[in-house]
Amino acid sequence: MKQSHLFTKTQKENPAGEISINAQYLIRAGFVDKLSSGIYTFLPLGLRVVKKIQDIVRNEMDALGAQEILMPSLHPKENWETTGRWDVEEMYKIDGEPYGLGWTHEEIVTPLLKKFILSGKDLPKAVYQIQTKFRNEPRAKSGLLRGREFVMKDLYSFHENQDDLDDYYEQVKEAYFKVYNSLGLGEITYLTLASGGTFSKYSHEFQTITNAGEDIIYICPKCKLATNKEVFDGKCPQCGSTNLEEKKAIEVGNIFKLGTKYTAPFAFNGQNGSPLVMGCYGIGITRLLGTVVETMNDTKGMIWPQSIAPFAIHLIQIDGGDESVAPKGEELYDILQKEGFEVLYDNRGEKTVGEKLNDADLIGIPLRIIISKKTLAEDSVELKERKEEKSSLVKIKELVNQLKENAK
RNA sequence: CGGGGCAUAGUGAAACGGCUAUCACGAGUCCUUUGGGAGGAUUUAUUCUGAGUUCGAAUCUCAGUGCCCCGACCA
Repeated sequence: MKQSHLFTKTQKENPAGEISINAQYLIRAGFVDKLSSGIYTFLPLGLRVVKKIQDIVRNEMDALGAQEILMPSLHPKENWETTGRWDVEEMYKIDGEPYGLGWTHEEIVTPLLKKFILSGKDLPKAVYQIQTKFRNEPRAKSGLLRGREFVMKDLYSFHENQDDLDDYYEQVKEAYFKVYNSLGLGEITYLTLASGGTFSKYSHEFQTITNAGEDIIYICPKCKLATNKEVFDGKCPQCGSTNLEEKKAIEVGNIFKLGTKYTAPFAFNGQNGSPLVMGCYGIGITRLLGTVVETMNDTKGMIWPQSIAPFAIHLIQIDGGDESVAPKGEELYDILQKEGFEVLYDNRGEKTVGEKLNDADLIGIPLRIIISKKTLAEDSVELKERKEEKSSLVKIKELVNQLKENAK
């Protein structure tokens, strides 16, 4: 994409009052626009990142044998009265209408699967969706980290017995870590014991260490297991160690063994007449995006990991008043695109060098390539990784090969 | 939902109760520039909404709304 074509602009100043880094950088760089507290528009650059995170999550869910569906956001009152959750404060309701906006989907997915799962042969089954959730948060905050409308992946599994659920639950746990590893968050994300399980004592959260987080967790350096403050009793529940590290963290995933909590009220029963056993598993897609920004940045801007960067390469043309540079830049842009690289091409002629380079640092694409009068004098371009200080010159004819080599 | 702070151009800020609401950035037009936010000319506002006090309100008062932060809450 040519940067001159991009309708968004960067801003030099931080938005007034925003403290959180993800809100500051994402707004300044034109990844998102804030409509209201906790309500954001995803702009072209931001949407590209959202889609990439979705794809990573989608691949892992498919690998679990889960099938993707898309459930509605408008939920009939009736479904929620069945489980007694119509009057919870999370639910936005449509004034005067028997509908609410979905903040989770047990009340929809349970009767849905009941329609189709007619015998034990159909079990186990798991479905998931990536969809917009609405939650009436008493206090939306911290940019994308806590919103009123946000994109979430929610997976639901149905089993004939507890053992089967237990098995699947472990598989999901692993899949989740694959997701965090893909985003470069694996090292700072901990499986965390938390409250909320209906059948078991704990649910599991996935908590990423960051000061922007809202939770306090206690990490056992030995077990690599963490415990949320809400259920913490002074020692590691696994090994009993009391030598634990207290950290602030943000919840980037949560998995639950729901048991029969929702299958029972909907009378979703197995062959033996008793309710099926159910699990649910969530990942906040847009929260994950905010978390990556919070954990990967410097004073100049964001630093995207390759896997979810809006573009792989930021090609910048600096013509220094020389009219021969721009055509060479165009040419290189075309070549790189044909070779399959995702390129953002800064072809803006009217910008100063400082503006272009500062914009590039702010936007945070992992690889920067500069083509200028200076580099062309050497038949070269300048390569610089966003996270590195130093740059290097590479001959233009060797560029594509070297990029392909680096990609391996 | 409790506490605190704030609300002026697209963004960030300034303006004692008193002149045509000022400046920077951005954006538009023209010209000069080009390796870390360059320079000149010119354009860019219903001061959040409503009521009140006053000869006169961006400024004071009341109410509402919204935003940020702390806390509570949080599948």
